[in-house]
Amino acid sequence: MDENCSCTLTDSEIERIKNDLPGDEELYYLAELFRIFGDPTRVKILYSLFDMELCVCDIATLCDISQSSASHHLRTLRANKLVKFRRNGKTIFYSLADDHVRSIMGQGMEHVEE
Amino acid sequence: MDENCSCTLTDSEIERIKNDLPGDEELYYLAELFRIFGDPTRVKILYSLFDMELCVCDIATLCDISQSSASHHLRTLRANKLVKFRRNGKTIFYSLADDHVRSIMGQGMEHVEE
DNA sequence: CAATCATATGATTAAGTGTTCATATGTTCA
DNA sequence: TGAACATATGAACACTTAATCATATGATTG
Repeated sequence: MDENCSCTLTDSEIERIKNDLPGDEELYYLAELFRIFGDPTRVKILYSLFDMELCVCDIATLCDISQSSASHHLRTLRANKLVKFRRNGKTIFYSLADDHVRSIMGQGMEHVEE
Repeated sequence: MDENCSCTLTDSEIERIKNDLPGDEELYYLAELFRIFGDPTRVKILYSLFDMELCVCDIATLCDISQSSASHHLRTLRANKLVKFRRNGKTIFYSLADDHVRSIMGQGMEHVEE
């Protein structure tokens, strides 16, 4: 049982499938993307931004979190290009980066709602 | 700055938007779903199952992980209904639970590939 | 039934993560 | 320029989590 079972696939089949898998780096980035979505506070933030831009303070109020917590999470979301922002005086407005974000949220919600 | 900033939204607007957000329980489950995808080993397992069923041993070999690690992850994936399984004698074959899983993986990959 | 194969589980440990508190940065306005 | 506001950042701590090792379960075969 140590390395190869005798269940089904031959070594050459294993090798072929292995080559078809996305590379480790690609998988790493994909996992990282999903990890960002994998926190209740962050998905809440993302939902609050679903169809409007909001300043940090309003996001914090809407999501029942501290300003600091909101800012930390927004930093994470920004670093992973899930949100973008623009400055207007003292205020910084955040919004979803693109429609992929909405799609991913939607697909996830569909799966959860079953 | 403690609770309400004077940026943009009024209290009543805040209240209205807040009511439109998904409930905390829903957000929790959604985040949990994404958290499962948020591990490189697990996405690799999911990709190995993208278009075929595989036994635990082959999954472990394909993903360069131990049998124990594979089993633990498959347990997690199973608990969250991302994979299903069937027994055939000693062997247990795993496969993706449904097309939502493929969709989510696909959407994520699109976002990563930009 | 005993041995073997395939998989599952429990405990332990090291690494990662979110929140909080305190403080810093940057902008506006008087 | 100084005060007030909006946001960002750093450090500390509690909590979670993935990998590993050892062992258990469950099924087949002789």
